[in-house]
Amino acid sequence: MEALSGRVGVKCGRWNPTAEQVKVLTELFRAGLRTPSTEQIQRISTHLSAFGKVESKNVFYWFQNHKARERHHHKKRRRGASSPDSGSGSNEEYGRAASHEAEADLVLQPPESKREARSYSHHHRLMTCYVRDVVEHQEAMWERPTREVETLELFPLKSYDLEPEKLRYVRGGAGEQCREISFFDVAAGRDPPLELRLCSFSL
Amino acid sequence: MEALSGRVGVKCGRWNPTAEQVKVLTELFRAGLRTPSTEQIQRISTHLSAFGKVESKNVFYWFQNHKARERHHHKKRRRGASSPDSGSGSNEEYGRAASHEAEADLVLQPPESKREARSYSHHHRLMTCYVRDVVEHQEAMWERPTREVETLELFPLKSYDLEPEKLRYVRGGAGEQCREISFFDVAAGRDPPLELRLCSFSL
DNA sequence: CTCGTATGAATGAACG
DNA sequence: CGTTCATTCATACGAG
Repeated sequence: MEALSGRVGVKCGRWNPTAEQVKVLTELFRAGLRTPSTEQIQRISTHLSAFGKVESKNVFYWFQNHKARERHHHKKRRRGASSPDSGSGSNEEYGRAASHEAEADLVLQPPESKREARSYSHHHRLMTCYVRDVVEHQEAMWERPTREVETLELFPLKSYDLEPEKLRYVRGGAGEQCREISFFDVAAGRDPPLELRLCSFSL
Repeated sequence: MEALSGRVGVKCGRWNPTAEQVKVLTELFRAGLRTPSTEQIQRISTHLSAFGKVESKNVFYWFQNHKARERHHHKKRRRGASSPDSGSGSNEEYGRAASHEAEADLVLQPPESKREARSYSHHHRLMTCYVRDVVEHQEAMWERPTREVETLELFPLKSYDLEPEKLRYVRGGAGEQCREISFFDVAAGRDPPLELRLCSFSL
């Protein structure tokens, strides 16, 4: 059904990323960026600000949510226990097929004169500068797509310090928490029963 | 909207503090309590239990998180101010700010026994008094011993050296909308050596 | 208008 | 302690 939600509600109550912003973020995510540092967040938000209002925290949350959601949606295989979940499937793989309309042109499109006539002006330049800046300052996460403003080829993504082994999910908790545990009774005498390590981070 | 009753689901999976509990915790935090000792945590949780299920670890984590987040958030000096923008509210740095009510009614309200009908009983009255006292006295309460626990051990805590300069939320409730970039800026943090002591409590 | 779904925002719980 | 994970709450939007 819903493919992507363009930024329509232009309301300011909550950040509503524009298609361009989402696109950039998605690209970065695909490139392997999972937990941007403060500086990266800053740069990214600065970059995205060319497409509309954005705050650093928005970028932060975006990555947090995206990562969490991807994983959450991905874990659904539980020992072929049938589970005829009466109901419709409604299980969309979130991690693979991009959830959104693949890539579209990143051609800056004028702010659909909805009712919010923002002044989009020299974004192209800004973006370019931004990218270059990032490349210079950071460990070059992506190449310098100095012209992605027109077509934006997927960020080639160079080989940077991407740690495939960064995930860890250690927790044996199985619900059951309505108890009267006192302070660190559990925390202290807890022994990691299992340690699932998800590796294999291909991109 | 909500206006009150922060918690809703009330499932058992995770502690969902009630408005009253949050209120108390916030007060304590504002009073300068940052890293409660084990006993303090114990006392606090005991008191909070009157408002709903709470474990010591919850209190512990609450302070941990609150402190960490409070610190993490720091108004970053703007630079350039090129985003005039608009706003429309909703922008306080994270932390939990404007989303909540300003004050909860002091009237203890039994947590609509969802299915977690704990023993809420005689505590109600006591806590009601306690809350009112806290609210009325505001932080003055923790300023000095003022008075011992003769009334009803509402929350008689003694403070020794309460740094007059505690914290100053930056999320001013005033304007400040759609600022600019301002994410978590690890600012400097301090460690006001305070020692709030909660003495006596019979509940 | 109500409901379901997508997702931004918040924060409890832990990990290292 | 700072940072990250996981869960929950709130909101926007399109369908019915």
